[in-house]
Amino acid sequence: MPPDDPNPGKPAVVSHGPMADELGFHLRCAQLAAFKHFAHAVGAVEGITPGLYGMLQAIDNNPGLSQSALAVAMDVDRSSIVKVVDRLEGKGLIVRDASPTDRRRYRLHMTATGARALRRIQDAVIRQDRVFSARLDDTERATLIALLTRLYRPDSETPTARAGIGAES
Amino acid sequence: MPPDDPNPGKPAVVSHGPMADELGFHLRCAQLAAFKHFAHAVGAVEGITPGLYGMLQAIDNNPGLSQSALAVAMDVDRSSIVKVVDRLEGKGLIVRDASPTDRRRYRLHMTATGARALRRIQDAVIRQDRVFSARLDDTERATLIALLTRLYRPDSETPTARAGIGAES
DNA sequence: TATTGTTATACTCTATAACTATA
DNA sequence: TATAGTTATAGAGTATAACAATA
Repeated sequence: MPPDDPNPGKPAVVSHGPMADELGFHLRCAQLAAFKHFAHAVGAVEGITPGLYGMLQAIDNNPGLSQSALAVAMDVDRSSIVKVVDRLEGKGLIVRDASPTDRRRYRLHMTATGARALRRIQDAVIRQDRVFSARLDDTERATLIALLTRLYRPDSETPTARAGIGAES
Repeated sequence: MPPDDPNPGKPAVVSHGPMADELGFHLRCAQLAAFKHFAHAVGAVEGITPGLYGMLQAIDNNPGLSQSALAVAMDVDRSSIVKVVDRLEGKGLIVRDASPTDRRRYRLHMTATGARALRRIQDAVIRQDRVFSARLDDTERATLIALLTRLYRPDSETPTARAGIGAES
């Protein structure tokens, strides 16, 4: 993380020119701010990143999924998953469970410790997320989420109510 | 970049659970999608990333700024700037100009080549950005930018973009 | 003393390619 | 042949710590 603003008084120098009208620019700025807020409010306490948190949620909500499926879900290559799973397993949060039907495959599951940790982390994340978006009222926040969703999920059917669905195994 | 969706027909497996209500999650997804779109539409042609593009814009819009000022603007450490400036200078896009008043300092400037390249890249970026946000009409797009800006710039006085105003300058 | 640019080093994230053991 | 997991390797990107030159 870069140091806190070293010169709060001085002119902020930078004009952004035409980027002020580019959605991608604002998206990047907002995401960077969100990441930092997460790191400060959750990561510093729980030693976790948004990416790792997302993986835990994916495993928790889709128990037994394979590493390849997790890779697809996280939108990264299979090979990139290995070390992450190693780490989560090393922390005792998840386990690789050999599939009885396909001996090439592992089924990923939360451990009891992992499930407990995730609930704790999740509470922190949700609180942090509310603080981060405190400048928006509930309507604005919902609007923002809806607009963002349409950007990255063109087939989006207004997804708010998806929470709570298990892994439909 | 990960490979294209390997199983278009099969169920997408993953339920996101409580993350569906976390703004940070949607922010991350949207930003990732924007980054990929940029890489595909601009990066593949111009060999540039959103970060490098942002640096070029910062230098172009604030000619003569120091590397430290650029680091503050990009919100990274001074030391992280060095190699990037090396690369941009190596490509002939910018120059390190020794400051006559402070011999520790370089003033960063675009070269003629760099200025030309930036204009070309900028056109591509703006076009790409419009394609990426094509699912939103002008009002929605402006609303989205306004909401995002309020997230990362708490002092923001609702910049240009207001509901109903297109992106015209 | 503080600042500017720099180097050395390390860590994270991610990709590609090749390997293995299965299927 | 194709798939699941793995390893080796490489390249961004970024941080910290220390250093020289300069202020």
